[in-house]
Amino acid sequence: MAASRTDHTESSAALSPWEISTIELFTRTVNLIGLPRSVGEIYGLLFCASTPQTFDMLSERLGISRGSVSQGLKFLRQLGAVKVQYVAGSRKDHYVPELSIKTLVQGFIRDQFTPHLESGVERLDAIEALIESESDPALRAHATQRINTLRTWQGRVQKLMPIMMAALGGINFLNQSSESGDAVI
Amino acid sequence: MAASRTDHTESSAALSPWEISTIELFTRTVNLIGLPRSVGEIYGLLFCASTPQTFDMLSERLGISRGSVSQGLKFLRQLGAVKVQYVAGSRKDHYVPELSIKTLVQGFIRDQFTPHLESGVERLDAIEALIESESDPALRAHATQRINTLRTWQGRVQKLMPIMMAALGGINFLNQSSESGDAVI
DNA sequence: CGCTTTGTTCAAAATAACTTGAACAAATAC
DNA sequence: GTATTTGTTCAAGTTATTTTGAACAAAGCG
Repeated sequence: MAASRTDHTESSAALSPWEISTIELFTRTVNLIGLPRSVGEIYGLLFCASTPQTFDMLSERLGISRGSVSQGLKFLRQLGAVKVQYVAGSRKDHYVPELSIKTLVQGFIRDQFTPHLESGVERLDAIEALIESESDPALRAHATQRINTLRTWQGRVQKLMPIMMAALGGINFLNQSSESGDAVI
Repeated sequence: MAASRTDHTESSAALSPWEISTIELFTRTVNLIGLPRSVGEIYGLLFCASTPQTFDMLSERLGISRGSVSQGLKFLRQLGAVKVQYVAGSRKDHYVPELSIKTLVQGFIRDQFTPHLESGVERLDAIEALIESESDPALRAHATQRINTLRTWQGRVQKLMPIMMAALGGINFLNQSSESGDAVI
């Protein structure tokens, strides 16, 4: 529904069919990973655009509020998914998408996952302390066992991160390399 | 807030402090990956429990409705995150948690990600068809380039899955192996 | 300075997601 | 068969998230 309503504000170039479909692909994807639709719309439009887009263009072409655009861009900038490109003769910020999937995933993991993983360590310590007050030795042993399982999981997931990054970065452990489309690492 | 209200229905063993904290850890985690709190509560309680738990126990000890328990267990069973264990002398189903993180992640990816990845291929084909109707050759070239980027991403992510599985399964590419807690692969 | 452009914030409105509980089905016991 | 136990379904209610838009800063311009 990116460009569903007939544009009131003329001056905003309408989205072409392939752009609409591509943006929808992005909205589905970001929804899958728990991000708001507007974030997918914004990144999707920038991804499709052949020129840097301004704040106003995003709001008008997507038909979403300036508030949503501001928040969405803030989030995407933080992630490193969009970059500001200064354009001669314009005071406005112009945005371009980051096209390296490695960078995108890295930013997402850094901002959305790593903090939780790290706080998880503390939480496990806290739980282990609570287990001490269990009086029944058998139950206490069982609880300790479970917490150890969680620690193992925690370590596994942490080790996974660099492996994922390496795999996304084009270092192929197992297969032939492949590049196509934009020359992007 | 798993056991916040004072139990009306006595007969349901109250949750101990470490169980409450552990369940909260699970609710946070499942929330992070876009699953409902109740799913985290149910899996969390099963994870803590030293004996198989019934439908009723889950509803009563967690203080959530039978509807939520039914839906949550359905989801967890589908994923392979819980298993039914038949217990002598009881008609009720008894549930136990899957403790292998590899199995858990594998089920999650299979059910939640792979379908989207697969439909993505078709969607990209559909978008490529739409691009044909773009009249401007330069724009058409740009659009094609972008779709190729998406195909590259798609391939990268698909290749990532088996690598992740291998890494979680204890096959260590880079490091020494490590096992602790419950003996679980 | 005062005016305009550009972008942010945040409370309220709109939307989406989850939970509840009562009605329903299925299976066993009697 | 009928009653009881066990579990599912789904519409309605609740809660959580997202979007909006108007009020507010910040910075360049004249």
